[in-house]
Amino acid sequence: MSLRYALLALLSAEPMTAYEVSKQFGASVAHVWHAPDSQIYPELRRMAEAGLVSVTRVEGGPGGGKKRYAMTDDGRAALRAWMNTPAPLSRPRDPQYLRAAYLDWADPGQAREFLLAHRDYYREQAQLLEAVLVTLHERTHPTLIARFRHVPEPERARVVAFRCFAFQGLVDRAKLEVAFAERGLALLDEVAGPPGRS
Amino acid sequence: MSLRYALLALLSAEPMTAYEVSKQFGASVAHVWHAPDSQIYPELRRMAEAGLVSVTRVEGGPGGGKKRYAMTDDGRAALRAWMNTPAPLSRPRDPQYLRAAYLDWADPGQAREFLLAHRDYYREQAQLLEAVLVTLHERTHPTLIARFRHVPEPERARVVAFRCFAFQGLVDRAKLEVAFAERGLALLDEVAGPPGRS
DNA sequence: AAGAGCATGTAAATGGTTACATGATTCC
DNA sequence: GGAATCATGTAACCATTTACATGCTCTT
Repeated sequence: MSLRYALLALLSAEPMTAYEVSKQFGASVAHVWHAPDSQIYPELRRMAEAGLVSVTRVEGGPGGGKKRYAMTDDGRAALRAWMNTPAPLSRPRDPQYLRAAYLDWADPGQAREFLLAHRDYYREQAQLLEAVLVTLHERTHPTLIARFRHVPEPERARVVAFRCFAFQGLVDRAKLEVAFAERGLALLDEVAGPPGRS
Repeated sequence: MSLRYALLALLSAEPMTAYEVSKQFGASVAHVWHAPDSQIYPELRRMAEAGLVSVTRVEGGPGGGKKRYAMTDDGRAALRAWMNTPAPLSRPRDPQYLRAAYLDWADPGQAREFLLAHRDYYREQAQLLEAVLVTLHERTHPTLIARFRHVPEPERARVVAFRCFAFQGLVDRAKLEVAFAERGLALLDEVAGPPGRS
C-alpha cells in the first residue's frame, strides 16, 4: 500500500501525466520506495477509481491522448491520514545480509566479488544521494521547484528540512554499507591469510 | 526465494523438526530474513518435494508424528550454488524513510510519535543484536553449538568470523537508525521553535 | 530512415501477509 | 484443571516481479 502514498506524495507537488510521474518518481521518491512502470501505471488508475486523483485528458503535445493526474482533496486527506497513522516497523528481509552471515558457504573468490559489488553499489548510491541532497539544499530539485510554486515562503524551509533529513539519512546508510563491505573484505584477507604467505 | 536459502542455512547446522526450525529461525536467521510460521511450514514441505531436505517421521516425544528435516547433499549443493551466484542489489523499499521524507504532511505530534517509535524500536534491536553478537563471539549461541558438533576446530573460527561480521553490521545499522531518529526529533524542536518560546 | 525517448499499459507467476484452524503435552 | 507451549499447517488475499506489447514523435 505504500506505493499509493509514495505516488500521492509526488503528485502533491503538482499535477502530472503518468509518464512524468514515472520519470520524476525515479529522481525522488524511488530512493525510498522503488517501483517499476508496470506497477505505477495500474496503481494510478486504481487511485483514480478511488477518487484520490482526478484524471483529465490532455490533447496535443507529443503522443495524443495523455492523461493528467491531479491530487484531489480526498487524496490530500488520505495522504495526511496515512502520515498520521502509526505503522508497525517492517521486519528485516535482506538478502545481502543473509549472504553475508553465511559467507563461509561461498567460495572465497565469490565472497570477494559479492563484497566488492556491495561496496561499489553503495559508493555510487552515496554519491548519487549526495547529489540529490545538494539540489534539495539549494532548492534546485525539479520536484521541489514545482512544489514551491504553490507553497508560500514560510513553509518552504520546513519542507526542505524534512526532505534533507531523510536524504541525509539515506546518505549515511549508504556510507555505512560501504564501510560494512570494506570490513568484510578485510576479513576475507585475514581469514585467507595475507597474500604471499600461503 | 531467499526464504528457501535462509532455511537451508539454518538446517545446515543440524537436522530439526519444523517446530525447531521455526523457533531457532527466530533467534538467528530472522534477524536478516523474517518469516512467519505460515511461510516456514509450507516452504519446508516444498523443499522436501524438491529433494533439498529429507523428511523422517519421528515417533515419541511430545506430539506424536513430528517430521525431522535434514539437509541433503542436493540441499548443500543448492545452498553453495546460491551463495556463489551474484544477486542484483535489492532496490530500496522503506515505508519508514518514505514517511520521514514527507514528514511535513504529518501533524507535529504524530511526527514526534513516529520518530520516538523508530528510535525506541532500533534501540531495542541494537541491544538484542548485541546480545546475539556476544553469544556468537563466546560460541554459546544454540545454533552455533549444534553446528560445531560436526565442524572441525580449524573451520570454526571462520564460521564465527562471518556470523559476527554480519551481526556487527546489523548492530551498526540499528544504531544508525537511532541516530537518525534523534536527528529527526531535534529537527522537530527546531522547526517548532524551542519549547516555551511560542 | 533509424534510433531515442515519449506514452501506456497487460499477463502470469511468485512471494508474502493475515487470519484462521486444530489438537496434543507438559508444567503449575 | 488450566495455561503455556509444542506441533502443524490451510486459505484467501495482496503486492511485487518479470516479461511482454504497442505505437507515436522528435531528432539526427
